[in-house]
Amino acid sequence: MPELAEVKLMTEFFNSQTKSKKFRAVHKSPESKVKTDLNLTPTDVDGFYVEAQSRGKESIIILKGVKSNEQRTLNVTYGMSGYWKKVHELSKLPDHSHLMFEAFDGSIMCLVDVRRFAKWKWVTGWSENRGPDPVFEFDLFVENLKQNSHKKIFNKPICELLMDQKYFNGIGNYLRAEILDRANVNPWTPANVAIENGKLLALCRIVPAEAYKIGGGSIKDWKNPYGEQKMTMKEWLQCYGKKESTIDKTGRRVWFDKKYLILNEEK
DNA sequence: CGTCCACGTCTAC
DNA sequence: TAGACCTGGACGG
Repeated sequence: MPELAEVKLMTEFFNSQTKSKKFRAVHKSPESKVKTDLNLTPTDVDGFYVEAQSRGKESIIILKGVKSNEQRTLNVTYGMSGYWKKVHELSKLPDHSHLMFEAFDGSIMCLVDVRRFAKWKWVTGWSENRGPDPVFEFDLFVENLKQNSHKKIFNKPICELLMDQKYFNGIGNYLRAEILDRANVNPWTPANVAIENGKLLALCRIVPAEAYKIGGGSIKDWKNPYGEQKMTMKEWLQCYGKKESTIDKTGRRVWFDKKYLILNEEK
């Protein structure tokens, strides 16, 4: 579920709920199969502070010892259904909470994830197999494409490459549909040709930024920290779930305008 | 009841 | 390029 906009919103929500708060431990649910050793938090007796950042569909949470200089970084991805929720006590732990940050005041930040596709691990930096953030690192994002566009993988249709997190970190199924639709680009145009279209690249920044602005998609049970949404995601979407669709080579459904139907049949 | 579908990766023939 | 990993909501009989 969460794409660039939702991951960004979630890290902001995480920070708003944890700023200046002291944490004592991190736990996982018994059902979770993630093997990461969560005892490796800073060892301060006074606990640690936390701060989240996002880059595309990936987030990191930095844990800093309250008095020491100890620091550790946890990388968190959200799969299809992960989101953060804060509760005031253990007895209020939501169903499907799988990663829990326990504060000294008894409150808990929970990674709620019905499908359990979310993952976490200790890291020293952002994943190397993911590119720059198209919204918050736009120039690096463009540079990364230009430097790699000679590669064979750029012969693939743009609709397939748009889902490749090495080049389009944060773009998922609804964003690719909206970007291609607004760019007026045939989804089966070879990627190296399509990215010559400056409009397409500009939309890789504009479209997720808009999704962010309206408060992101409908994550079940997750409330946008910016309060009442002026527009729902359903109203905002122009293509995804509304126009034509077919299954792409990776098994995902691609949404596109009917004017590309014929060309799609020929491929 | 059953079958299909979902805003995402992973790894194994 | 299948499947595997998961739960639950929508919808059909």
